[in-house]
This record gives sequence, C-alpha cells and structure tokens, in this order.
Amino acid sequence: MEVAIAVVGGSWKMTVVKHLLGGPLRFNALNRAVGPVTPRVLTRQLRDLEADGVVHREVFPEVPPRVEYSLTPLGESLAGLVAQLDTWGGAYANRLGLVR
Amino acid sequence: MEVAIAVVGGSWKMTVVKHLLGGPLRFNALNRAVGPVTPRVLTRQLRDLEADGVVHREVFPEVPPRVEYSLTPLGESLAGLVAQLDTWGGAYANRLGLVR
DNA sequence: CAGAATCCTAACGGATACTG
DNA sequence: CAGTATCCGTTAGGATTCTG
Repeated sequence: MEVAIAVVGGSWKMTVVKHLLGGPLRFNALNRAVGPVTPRVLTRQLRDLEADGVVHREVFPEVPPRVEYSLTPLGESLAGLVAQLDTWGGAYANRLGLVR
Repeated sequence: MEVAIAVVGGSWKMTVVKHLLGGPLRFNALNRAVGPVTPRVLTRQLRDLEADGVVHREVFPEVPPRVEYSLTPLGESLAGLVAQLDTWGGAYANRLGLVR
C-alpha cells in the first residue's frame, strides 16, 4: 500500500501516466498535455517515474533534440489504477458541485 | 485525476481507509493498525480525510473518552482503489525482490 | 527542443513531551 | 484514551531565467 503511494503519490505522476497510455510523447507535448506544470517539476516527476521503472526515456540524437517518454510494461500495468482514480475523482468533483 | 490524488495522496491516508474498511476503529486501535505513525501525524491525516468527507469521526462523551472513526459512503467508495493499490504495490514489491 | 540553474516557501512528515 | 504543544529537517512544488 505505502509502496504504491510512494510511486504514485506525486501530484502529477498519475496524470503523466494517464497521458502516456495513449502512446509515447515528447517532453513539451507531455508538458502541454499534463497541465500547468513547470518544466522543472515535470522533469523531476519523470525522473522519479523512470527510476521506479514506470516510464522509459529515449533520447534521439538529432537536431533539434528529441526525447520521447513512454510507459514500460510496469507503467502500463497502472492503467486500471488510472481509470479508477479518474472515475473517482470525477465523482468526487461532482459531489462537491452538488454540495456547495 | 489531480483531485483524487489530492484526497488520497497523503502517506497514510489510503492505509487508514484500508483499515477502516473492516469497520469502525478507535484512535489508538487505528494508530496500532496503520503502522509506525505518530499520533500527531495520524490526527492530521484523519482531519484531512474528515474534511474531505471520507471519514466520519464520532465522539462518545464517556470516561475514559472514546472516539470512533468510520468510513462515510464516499469513503467506502474507495474500496476498489484500495484493493488495486494494495495489489499493485504487492506486485511492485515482488518485482523489486526479483530484480535486485 | 529539452531541459538545467537558481531561488523561494509552505507544508509534510516525524520526534518528543505533555494533558483533560 | 485521545489527542495537543512544540520543535525540527526535508523536500515537493513552483517561479523565473538561461542554455547546448
């Protein structure tokens, strides 16, 4: 339990995984997709996910530089979790809308 | 997504929910169940969960004092998430065991 | 394009001790 | 029993600016 939270707990990590489920993305594309996250923060989260074996980082030695991020099999095994979090978060947001 | 992480992201929050799925628990019982968490930290997490409508806190005006924590319906709706996190965390831990 | 460098701060998690 | 009080260090997250 705590292990999972440690891997997944970062504010943007699961959002990153969610967007990578649709296929590899380059750094700036990911940055735009994920939301209002600064490059510095996104880089940290990506490095964490990489270290945890969730994300794969591939550098293409080109000009201009290209770096693609994709999910490892382990990362893809988070798909169910992403779906549940997404659903639950949606329901929770709705509930807030109703209560307020 | 981010909403869900905000509610669930605390280091002990999902562990608390997990243990409350088995029924209401008193503060110290919960403290023992959850693990090496200090009262101060546990209190914070519980107050957060209460504010988010996940946990219900009931005080029984007795001597000695008794306070029971239980899940709200919203809290119980996290059961699936708990199960997935638990499973995934277990698998991840095993994988670590294999790789190292 | 993909980040690194630098800086800041709020808050989180924790240790320890004390109390109605 | 169920916390509160006080203190602490780390670090996560963010803003801004710069670069190979």
